[in-house]
Amino acid sequence: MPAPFERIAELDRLIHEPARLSILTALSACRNAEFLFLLRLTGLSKGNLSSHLTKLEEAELIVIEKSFVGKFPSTSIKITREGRHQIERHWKMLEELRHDALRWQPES
Amino acid sequence: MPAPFERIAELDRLIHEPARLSILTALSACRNAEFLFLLRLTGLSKGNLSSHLTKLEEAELIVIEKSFVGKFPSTSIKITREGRHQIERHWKMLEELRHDALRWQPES
DNA sequence: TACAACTAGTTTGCGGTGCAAACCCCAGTG
DNA sequence: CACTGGGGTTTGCACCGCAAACTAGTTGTA
Repeated sequence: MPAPFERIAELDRLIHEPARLSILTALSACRNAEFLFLLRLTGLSKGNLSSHLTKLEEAELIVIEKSFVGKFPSTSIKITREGRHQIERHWKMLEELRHDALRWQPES
Repeated sequence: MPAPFERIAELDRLIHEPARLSILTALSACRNAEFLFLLRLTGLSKGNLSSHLTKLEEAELIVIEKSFVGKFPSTSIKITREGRHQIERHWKMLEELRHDALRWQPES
């Protein structure tokens, strides 16, 4: 059995990055959220949220849909099946790695 | 109670970064390790490991001690009390945030 | 009508970061 | 001497996250 530390170092930074970890985790709890709602939930700045969303969309972890509600634009964000799968997997991996690290012994 | 997502977005990147999370977690299991040992444990490249160690030393999370064993240089790395405290805290926070996120409900 | 202020975002500029490749110093070998 | 290998460090660069500036449409208000 390889040491868990190597696997920690290989964690996917696209998902691991705090801002995106926050966004994906929130979306996985909400299914579908509006830009302004996510803004409040994550505490990110508008510009920041916007650029992280663009990155997540390029990776096909979320889908962004722009529309108008009354006269104002409204951006609705959904997590994709793949996105849901990956964020879930990431959290489980963290849990597992932590667990393995606690039980790890040199020379084992 | 504030939503946990904001706190996820605020995670300290000095520690959260995969390579350093790996190094600190390994050191917290070993107390004290040599450069080459850490190199194997984490799977990082030499240059990479070296620069991350420098950053961790600047933050006073580890102490680096260079010496010679026989005729060869040997770099021994120890985690500081503060370092141990912070990595422990980080893992616990991740666990807690994950827990809170799973139980979070809109409008609660 | 002119214009300030607001909503809902996007784009830009830039300092900071992580990575691999190149480099350094010393010891041993042919 | 030239060359190889051990043990790291430094450099170069592409990428990244952030805040500030900007866009586009809307609502006062004078």
